[in-house]
Amino acid sequence: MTADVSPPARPATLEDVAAVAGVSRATVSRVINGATTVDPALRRVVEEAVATTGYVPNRAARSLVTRRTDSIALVVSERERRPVSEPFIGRMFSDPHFGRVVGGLMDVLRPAGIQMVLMLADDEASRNQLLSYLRQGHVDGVVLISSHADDPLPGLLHDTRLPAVLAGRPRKPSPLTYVEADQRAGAQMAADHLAALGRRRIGTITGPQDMPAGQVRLTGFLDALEQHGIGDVATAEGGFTHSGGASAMRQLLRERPDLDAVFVASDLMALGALPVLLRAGRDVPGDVAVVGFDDSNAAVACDPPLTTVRQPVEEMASEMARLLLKQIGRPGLPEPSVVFHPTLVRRESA
Amino acid sequence: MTADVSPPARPATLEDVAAVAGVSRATVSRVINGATTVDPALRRVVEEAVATTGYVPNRAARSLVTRRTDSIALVVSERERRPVSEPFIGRMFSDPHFGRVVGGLMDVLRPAGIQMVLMLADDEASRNQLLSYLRQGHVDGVVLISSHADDPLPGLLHDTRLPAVLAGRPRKPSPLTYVEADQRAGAQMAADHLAALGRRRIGTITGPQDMPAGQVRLTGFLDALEQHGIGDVATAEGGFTHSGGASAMRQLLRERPDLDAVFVASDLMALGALPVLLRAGRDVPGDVAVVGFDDSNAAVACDPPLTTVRQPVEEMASEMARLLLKQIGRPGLPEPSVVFHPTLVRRESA
DNA sequence: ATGAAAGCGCTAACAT
DNA sequence: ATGTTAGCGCTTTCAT
Repeated sequence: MTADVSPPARPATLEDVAAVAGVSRATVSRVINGATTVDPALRRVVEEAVATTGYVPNRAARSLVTRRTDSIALVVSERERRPVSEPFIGRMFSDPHFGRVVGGLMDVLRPAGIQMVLMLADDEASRNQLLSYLRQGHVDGVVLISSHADDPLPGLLHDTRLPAVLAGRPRKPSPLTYVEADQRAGAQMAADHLAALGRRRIGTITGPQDMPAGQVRLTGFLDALEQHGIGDVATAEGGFTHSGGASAMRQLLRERPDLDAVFVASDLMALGALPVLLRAGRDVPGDVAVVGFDDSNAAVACDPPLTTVRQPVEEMASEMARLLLKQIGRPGLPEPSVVFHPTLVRRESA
Repeated sequence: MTADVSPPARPATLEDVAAVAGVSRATVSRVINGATTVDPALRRVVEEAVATTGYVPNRAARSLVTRRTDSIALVVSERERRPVSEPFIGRMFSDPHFGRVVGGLMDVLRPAGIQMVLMLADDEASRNQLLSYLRQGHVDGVVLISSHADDPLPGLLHDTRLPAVLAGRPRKPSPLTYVEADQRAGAQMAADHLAALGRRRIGTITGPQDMPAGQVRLTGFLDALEQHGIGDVATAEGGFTHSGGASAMRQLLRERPDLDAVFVASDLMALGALPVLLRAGRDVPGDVAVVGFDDSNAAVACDPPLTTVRQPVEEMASEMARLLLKQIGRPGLPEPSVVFHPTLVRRESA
């Protein structure tokens, strides 16, 4: 494809291009950066020189002077892993949800030529390391995915004055822009649907109660059920994991064998709960109706396919990226947060 | 925590630290970089100055002169998504396997102070963009996770002369270092186990046959079975996805209703297959024995818990990071590849 | 519209 | 052991 007449031991620099094109470095720089004040003829010459030299700008040099990096950090903030013995788990990373977020971000970052640096904050030390990294301006902005409600990071992040967007509204009100789905409304949809189905002996498998999504989906569900006159709801915590969903389901079945419906606060947990139900001889949705949350692809793969509350995760992530880019474009002007509305996707499980 | 007597409009530079410490820039630089040729007394003075100024090195400036970036790229290479209409899916990203790899890499990269830049190559254009990015030396090395056998990236990567480590042996022999689990041996373990159980009417759900892992797990399994005198094996492709596993299972059941064992080439697919089996009235392992592959946490969450071929994914990823760091340390000397040996983890499904 | 020149913050000879 | 100095490759005034 490319003629390799002379193996370029040293990558071409602006200087090289300028020499080939017979212009000054400044002119080449202008062409590279799309300045309008360049003679069309010269521009063509420069462009050719760029092509023949195979020139690609050196980011470090550029960044040094522009103080921009064309990269953002994707910060995953997790609660400290309890036993040090335990190998790295990264609940977040192994959750398919994470992949959807990455995908949604990439969709807008890539066309913009912005790189994504993956960073993890899971204890005091890593948080400090992260902050000093951010403060030094190694990235232009940050997207924060936080897994726990009392995460100090949003506050600390705000102090850095760096453009930032949060996935989900932080518990402590914060001036930072966030993007979230209306969790409460979603939980309410699940409750309304179950009630409309005539189910009354209802249980729910919740997420961790130290996570906002875990809390709100539970309270939203209970409140909505109460409005339907249903009060005695069995709950079990499933930790937003697959196996947690399974054991929570077992617990629920033990406590309320007469259950006729269960709202599972994430599809991943529902994936764990469903087989438990089936193995316990319950027909779904005949005996027990099941509603999930997320509309992940697990929902379609389930047998029976899961009725679930859909969060447009990819679109939300893309929106985060867009908001971040905007903020980077005009610093100091925080973008308003945006709330997405979930929808109920009816499949076969309820 | 930190006294903000004077809001540092401009981050501290080496120069500032030097001024405070009353030494030259060079000395500060030496302290920062841990040179041994610094008077202990001066070192202390400098360290204090660093603390009071809140100095953090500017990577762009450093990188400009050292030509190192202290970052590596994690390149995810996927086959082009067929329909343009389809929203970004990123099979790789939503596969929990990906998260385990990220975790394993982080475990060694983070202590080393190396950042991880996430990059995606899923078509010609993005591949070119990626390559020019790499060629310009924006990262010190790359870890490549490739999802398809005929990926041109290993070759292209080698041309860049950049230190690189592949996840899995590439189909075309390549001088690049790779880390993999012995897929064939793993498949053989599954076959031996099933045969030892006395199962004879065997089926297998395979990964995509354009992926090395998909191919080798199939051929390894068939070959091993043949050695046990079992030849007529029903196969169905499950695409390494959850839902693919479910439909492949349905297909298998249709073709071979008398099946008494199935080897599923990934736990994720087994997760999809299991409920199909149960719903079809088969007891596992009573009627049908099931063996998975990976030993992901899905395997434990399954009901019944999955007997599966364990790949130490996290450790393998950590090893990749270590090998990459070594190569970056002494360029030109490729590290030997390493092959991990899988083990059979017996649980209840077979 | 184009060029000359000054630096961005750092490291690495080199000199002392 | 420490300081001096010359760049790394780029953008950006400021002249022209």
